[in-house]
Amino acid sequence: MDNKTVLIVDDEAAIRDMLRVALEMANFRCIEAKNAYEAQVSIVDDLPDLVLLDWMMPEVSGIELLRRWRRNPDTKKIPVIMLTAKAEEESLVKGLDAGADDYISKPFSPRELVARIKTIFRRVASEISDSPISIDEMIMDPSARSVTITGKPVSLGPTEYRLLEFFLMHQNRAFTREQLLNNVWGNNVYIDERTIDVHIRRLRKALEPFGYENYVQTVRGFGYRMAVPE
Amino acid sequence: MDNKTVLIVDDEAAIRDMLRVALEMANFRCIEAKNAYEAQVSIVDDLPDLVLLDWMMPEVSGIELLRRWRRNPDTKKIPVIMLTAKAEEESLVKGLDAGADDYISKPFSPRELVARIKTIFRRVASEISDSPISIDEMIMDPSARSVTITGKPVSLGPTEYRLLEFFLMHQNRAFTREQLLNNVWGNNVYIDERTIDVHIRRLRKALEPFGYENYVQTVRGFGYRMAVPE
DNA sequence: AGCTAATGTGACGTTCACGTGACACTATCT
DNA sequence: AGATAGTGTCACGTGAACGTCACATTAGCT
Repeated sequence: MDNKTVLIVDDEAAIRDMLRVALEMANFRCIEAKNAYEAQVSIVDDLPDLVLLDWMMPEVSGIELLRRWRRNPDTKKIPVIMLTAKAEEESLVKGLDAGADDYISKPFSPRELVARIKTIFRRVASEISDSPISIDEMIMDPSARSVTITGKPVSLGPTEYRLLEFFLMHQNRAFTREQLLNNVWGNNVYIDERTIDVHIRRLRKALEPFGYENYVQTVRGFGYRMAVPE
Repeated sequence: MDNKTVLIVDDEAAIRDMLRVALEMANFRCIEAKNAYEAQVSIVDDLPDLVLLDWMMPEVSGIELLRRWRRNPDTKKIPVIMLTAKAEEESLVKGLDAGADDYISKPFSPRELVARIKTIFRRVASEISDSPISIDEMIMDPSARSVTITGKPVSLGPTEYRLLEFFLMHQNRAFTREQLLNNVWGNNVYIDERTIDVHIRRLRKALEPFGYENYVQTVRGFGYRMAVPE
């Protein structure tokens, strides 16, 4: 990955080292910060392209840092991946709501880490450039507002289109119904969350004839996710 | 210079102001963008006739933007003039390689700037605007302001003609009514967006007798698109 | 296996976006 | 000046899209 800088924020040197090795293998440039203060300095001075942020830190917690960054226009758009221990799963929700783009739980697989980082970079790039997004044989071309599979057009209503667009921009990440409501419908919406199920159904139905059957997955007790192979 | 729109991309407000003054003196219409994001939005929404692009910008650099534009058919042909500081002369080569049409170094002479812009417009005008566009059996000859299908002339009002011309220049791209208003009618227009529907209707009606029935497509909840087979 | 909560699914009434023709007003031409 | 073509707005009709509900099905538990 050319020219991308990743800021690693974690108080344990061992973890930082592991992350740095994995990232440098994948050709990312790394900066490290061992506490909130260093992180704050680095994010304004170095403007990294992405931040790996440990959740549990002494003094100032990760979520506090994250909130602060999201409030500042200069750092608002920098993607943040949270590092959490298995046991902290409940704080995940808070983290995602605070604006984290993804999370990795420790212990992590280096390969997975790099894959997720790349996904996020792809997403960020495509948010700006509205270049076509493709998975397998499906191509979504935002500028044409069209979706095709093996060249054949997929018929989607406006809502299904936006839903699919959102899923494609955040592949392999699960969303609660509330999050979907906020991001696909718009923030001031008063509809029944179960309505989402129906639109999920309609989206699945539209993709089904093309053999895209297990892409929109339900995450029981949580929400939905768009899974894409490897 | 009548009707030409110039997009100014620079993060410094002072520079933008100077450029705007110079350009408006010469009767260009100006749009401004203070970062890569705004520039990207503007170039797809407003489709300016020319871009003045600052080289040194935080986040996404000018060269990155330029490369992206050159890859997209819709923006590929929009001429770009780079703004560079004296000290950055070496990056000139890269910029010209990436597809910049010209460059101006800061501090610039307003007179020189306008002169170069006019030169580029003259060149582009002779290169592009007169060459006939054809899809299937339809031929639009801009220099003659005529459209024929299998040799037979198509009767179009001025507005329908401009609408068709715009669609032909951006095939397979969907536009909102607002975008059509900005690009076909002109930017300072106060008419009802639904009026566009009527003109779409008139355009369709004019093409229909020739068997061109599904070319002007409606994109529900969004706008319209001119689709051309493969 | 049986139970329960969560999700899948088809149907239905309503709303809303778009298509379409008519009409009045304006600009342009003879 | 009168005629004609072009344009913007409106009113009405139609079909698509949406949200909700009722009921079927499934997953995950004990």
